[in-house]
Amino acid sequence: MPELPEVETVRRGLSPALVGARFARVTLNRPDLRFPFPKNFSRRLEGRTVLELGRRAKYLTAALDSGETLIMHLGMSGRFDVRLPDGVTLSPGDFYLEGALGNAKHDHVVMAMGSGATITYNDVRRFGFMDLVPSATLQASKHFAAMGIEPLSEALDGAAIARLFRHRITPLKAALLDQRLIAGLGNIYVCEALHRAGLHPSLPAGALAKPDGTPTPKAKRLAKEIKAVLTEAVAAGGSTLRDYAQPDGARGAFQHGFRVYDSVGHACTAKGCTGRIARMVQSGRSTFYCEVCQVLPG
DNA sequence: TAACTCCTGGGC
DNA sequence: GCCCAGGAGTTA
Repeated sequence: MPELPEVETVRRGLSPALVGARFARVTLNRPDLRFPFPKNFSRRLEGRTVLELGRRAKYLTAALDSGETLIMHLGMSGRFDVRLPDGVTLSPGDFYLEGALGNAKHDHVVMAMGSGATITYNDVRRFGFMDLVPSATLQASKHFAAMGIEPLSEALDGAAIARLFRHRITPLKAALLDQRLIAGLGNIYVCEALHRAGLHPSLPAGALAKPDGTPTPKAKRLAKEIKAVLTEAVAAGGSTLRDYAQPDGARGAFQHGFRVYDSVGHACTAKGCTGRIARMVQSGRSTFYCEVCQVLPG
């Protein structure tokens, strides 16, 4: 699950090969990923030039000169490889290498660009998907219409958290994972942000709003820590998990910045805290937190 | 809110 | 063989 920082890293890595380039030949090695490819997918791409490569939450958007936008979601294990004409292979934002890196079995889409570069989409678990929608109505498309605010934008602050979470009794962690409220966070960065903010993952989300709807100090703190952890992770090129030591310099480094994720038993790094990192399960997913400095009030 | 679903593979 | 995995939709 590439989260926002990983997708942003992929966007930056893919841009040089994609923006301004023309799709010469698009080959699909199977009829679907998570969903079937759009009708006439290859034909609608071939001959088209990419005007710009953007990102919304965990989605990549490639605006084409045909008036359509190619939407790409990496799911849990999607990745791109770029092979340049001189034979050099790059892995823009290589965040999830598994054992299958370079295993052509999972090369599902091969895009030969007019420049001579080849962009390959590889996705072991096939939870990713691609779609083509009219650029003019991109924001109204089914993927984006109900999507929440962008966490690195000015839209996210304590007041926004109070407004979005008010009256909600759902656990804070679940609220932060709800892409209809804030879009782009996933399991790792939610755990990290909650730890940094000193908030228990099970705290009812509505506790961050005062009765009059204004933000509590903790709401402001949480907004600040979400931005901080995402900004640091983007700067580090995202996180690379299950790294099988490939000869490739394009991997992220923020996994070294984790304070709680996948760190059960480690000493808490919060200032003055003597706790250890624990794991609990919330709606079927692992939550990592410090039992000492992330306490439930009362 | 929780369980279950899609899918493959690593680790124990 | 079982549990786990950075996502997210659907269903009870």
